[in-house]
Amino acid sequence: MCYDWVMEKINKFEAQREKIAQATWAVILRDGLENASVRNVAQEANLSVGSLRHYFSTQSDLLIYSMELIQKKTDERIEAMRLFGNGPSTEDILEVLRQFLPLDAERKLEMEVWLSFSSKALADEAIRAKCQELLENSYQRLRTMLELLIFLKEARGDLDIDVEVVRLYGLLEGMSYHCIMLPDKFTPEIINHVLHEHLQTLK
Amino acid sequence: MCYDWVMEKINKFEAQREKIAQATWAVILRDGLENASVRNVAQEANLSVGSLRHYFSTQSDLLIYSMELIQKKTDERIEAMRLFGNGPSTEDILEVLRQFLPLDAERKLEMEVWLSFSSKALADEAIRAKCQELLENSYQRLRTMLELLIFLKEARGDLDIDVEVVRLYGLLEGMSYHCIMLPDKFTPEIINHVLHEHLQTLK
DNA sequence: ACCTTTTTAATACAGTTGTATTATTTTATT
DNA sequence: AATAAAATAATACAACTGTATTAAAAAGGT
Repeated sequence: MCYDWVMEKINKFEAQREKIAQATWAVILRDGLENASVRNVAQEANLSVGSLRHYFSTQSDLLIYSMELIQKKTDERIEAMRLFGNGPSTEDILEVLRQFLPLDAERKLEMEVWLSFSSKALADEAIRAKCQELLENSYQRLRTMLELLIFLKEARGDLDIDVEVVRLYGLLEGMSYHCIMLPDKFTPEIINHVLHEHLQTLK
Repeated sequence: MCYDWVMEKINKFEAQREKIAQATWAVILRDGLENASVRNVAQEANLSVGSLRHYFSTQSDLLIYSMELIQKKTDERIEAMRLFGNGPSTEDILEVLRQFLPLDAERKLEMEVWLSFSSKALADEAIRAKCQELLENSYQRLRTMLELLIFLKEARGDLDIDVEVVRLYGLLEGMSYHCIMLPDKFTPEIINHVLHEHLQTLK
């Protein structure tokens, strides 16, 4: 009873924070990160600056949270797919790998926002630390996927996994970047196809 | 005589513009692109705002020029190597490919600045157009390098070059990004090694 | 020496920024 | 109904921003 109420309260607060973070995304995409001022974000979220301050006491808090939300959304998406329910399968692994490419509008949006944060990370210690943490997580996840591919005999057992994870992660990252920057040339279909061709070379 | 004087005049003007652009780089790296205001750049270049305005009438002009300077520096570097003097050679090709990775401080610096501009390109039409133009140029250059590798029998003739150029370019771009963001994990040595391993798989 | 051009600088303007403080409204509790 | 807490809002402050205008200094030409 009391526990449920507390959880609902927290969820309401958290839902508003998430709504504000998504308004931040919208501003970043439309006007660039440098124009994601607290006023512009507040306007986008239909709040006043004072009101927004109730949820994020500093702009830095807001940006960090907005960045973390990208990873949270990815994790939720993967979780919702119920992958690996019956043990590892090739198709599930591919599905995880595909989450690293902007193959739909949602993912593309997130990656564009992420790119903006990457840029800011170079000069902002807090953003950088968070960025690095999330990249490390992705690296581990990809390494695990590669190990599973080898386990499933979908990749050769003699591969140097240290090299291959750098190669795969680099490929995914680079193609994503190109797909964002030159969407007419590097279409989702093309980069998805190249990913599959790449995986074929691992057999 | 008169021609030499005009050229010297232009070179002097151009040299000052380049100096200002490099001050812009310095500010971007230290404080982020969003803090590369005309005042901060002017201060970095030891000029006043009015003085800076003599060389770049708008901030946008300054940023575009600063972005173009990255490519100009790369081209100059490649030019200075006198590659392909005696026709194509494998080592020369590798040298060009290595220019796509942050293997030294200069290149790393340029790529960090480039990352900042990429981010800004998402919301700024002028920057985006210039970004896309430069990326297209790089794509073509890489495609040419791949074709030369095939010609030199350093890559199989049956490769699908459309796939391989996307793969190679993606790999180079992605590893560069990782080297910038996680320099302790993705060291220049590692990414250089992975590039070579990748090229081995093309044989 | 004087005049012109180039380079550098100072100042102003209107607008924006993150943060702080105070106020008001809404919701929840007693 | 009264009180307290939560949510929203308005206002202020000091500093910063790109651009415009005017001024001054330095360099070049006659």
